[in-house]
Amino acid sequence: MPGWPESLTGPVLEVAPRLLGAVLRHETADGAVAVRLTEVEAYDGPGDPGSHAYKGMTPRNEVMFGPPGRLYVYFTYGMHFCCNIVVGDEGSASAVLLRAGEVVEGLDVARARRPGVTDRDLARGPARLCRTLAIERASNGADLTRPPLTVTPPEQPLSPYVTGPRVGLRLAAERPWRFWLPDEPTVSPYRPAAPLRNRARK
DNA sequence: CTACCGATATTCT
DNA sequence: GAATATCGGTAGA
Repeated sequence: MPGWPESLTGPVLEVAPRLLGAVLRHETADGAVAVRLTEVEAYDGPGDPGSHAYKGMTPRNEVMFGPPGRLYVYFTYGMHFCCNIVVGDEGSASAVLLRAGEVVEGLDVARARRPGVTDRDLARGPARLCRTLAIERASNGADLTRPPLTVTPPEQPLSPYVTGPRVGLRLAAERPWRFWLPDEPTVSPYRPAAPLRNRARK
């Protein structure tokens, strides 16, 4: 993907922390909104039991197997979109889930999209981040090197950062592949994987 | 703040 | 049929 930064290409465990502090910007008809990333998670290709790529390519995850610098958007729990940045070389299917951020541009537009939501919560969580940026199915596979969706890395890598377990997985949840910036109020609250629900019939 | 629970598309068994 | 990279509402401490 010409124009995609070298610093954001390579092994996902190296690239993921470099995305902290990066700005993801989306231009739409109702205005542009940009978010500074404060929390991300690494998904390391077909060898990672927690990754959507674990069981090989499907219609949903095929963008993960493509070149770096594209956006992988998926629909989950029947109602939410979440997005990842593909960072591995073509075929490696590794990507970084964007879990949370802080709105740094278009705050009025963002508020209008999320009535009743506090500023802190606008992008505090992967599905909230997508809603606030108006990212949905149409953005799947988007080239992140040109509008309407762009990523700008920080001028220099932010440190220190913190690592910990990934959120919401049962498989390989213990791997400390979540990265976030300390003392950021927008980092999402930790929620363990949903317990197996006792859904007797109804 | 924590705990529970419902909504419900896509994938996998 | 059942799980899932989640969220928002409600109830309670």
